[in-house]
Amino acid sequence: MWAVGGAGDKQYMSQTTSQQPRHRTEPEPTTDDTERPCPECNGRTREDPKRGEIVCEDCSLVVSETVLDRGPERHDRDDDSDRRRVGAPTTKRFHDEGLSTVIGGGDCDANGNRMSARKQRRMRRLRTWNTRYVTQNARERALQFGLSELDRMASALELSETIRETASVVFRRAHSAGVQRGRSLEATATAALFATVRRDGIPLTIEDVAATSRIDRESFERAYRDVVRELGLEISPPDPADHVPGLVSALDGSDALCQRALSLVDRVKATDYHVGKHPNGLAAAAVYAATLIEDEGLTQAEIGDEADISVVTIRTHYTAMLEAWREDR
DNA sequence: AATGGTATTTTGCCTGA
DNA sequence: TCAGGCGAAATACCATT
Repeated sequence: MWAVGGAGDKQYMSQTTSQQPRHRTEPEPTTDDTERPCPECNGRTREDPKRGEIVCEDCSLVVSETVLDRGPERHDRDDDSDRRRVGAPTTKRFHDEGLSTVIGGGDCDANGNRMSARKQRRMRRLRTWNTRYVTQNARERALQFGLSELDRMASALELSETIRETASVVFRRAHSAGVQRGRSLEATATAALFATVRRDGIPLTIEDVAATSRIDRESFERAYRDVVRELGLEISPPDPADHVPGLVSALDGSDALCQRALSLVDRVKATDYHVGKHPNGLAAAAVYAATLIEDEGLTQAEIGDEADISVVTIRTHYTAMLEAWREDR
């Protein structure tokens, strides 16, 4: 499958990029800008270090407002007294912001002397292991980040420990299958969580989960589809019955009411009436039909409010429930 | 006040270019 | 990826009990 080849690609990529030079050997002199003549009067320009501007000496035109030297500071100084800020500029392009150690290539030592064959072999081995360590670390960090994100969302949604465990496994599998390539880890983590939630029949909607995630809905749904497809998860469509117990308890309904509503949902499901309908709406309709049968006196509006469903929806569905009930007797 | 009926609008999903 | 078609749901309004 392409995902496996993809994972190989990634490793290859990391190896090649890490061999690119991470810092400039020759810092660009910052005096370049100051020696450019003024575009207005062609006069001499001068750098004002206090204000961080380049101004024209003749007409005082501010030629450039930002003088940012991103090169290593030490090269600009005559003395080497202050080395605190020496280092390559950081970048977000690499997982470690470009701060990891890279063992350079070549057969010479730091002084430019040729190394012995024995030493060259040792250096090659070191390079290999260093690369392995760095890439391995990157994977681990990504995983850790995703897992902590997963945990945060699970807490916000008050999900059980078992769900979190399962979601973590799903996330790890998705991650190693390469599903996350090209998208954010949050998306994969959210997708893994939602897939687990769905599979266990927990009545949470995409909105519920998306609300706790930092990512937008579109990439969430995309990631979700890919996770399900890549991992071959078998996810049954949302079941109205899953929504019933929570709804009944939120309305302070009796056990009998809950049982009645569940059996109504069951009957209706047998006729495929529920296909393509809001599971929540059907659950609400079932509860309403159940109150009529059990005489519990809940109104359409009460149930609708609690289920986040309009009364019209309840009306359109509950007759089907009652019919199923009549046939049952 | 709760419910039922209905016309209209909104919304979400699917499909084909 | 986008427009457009389509069914479902919401919204609005009125009638009935």
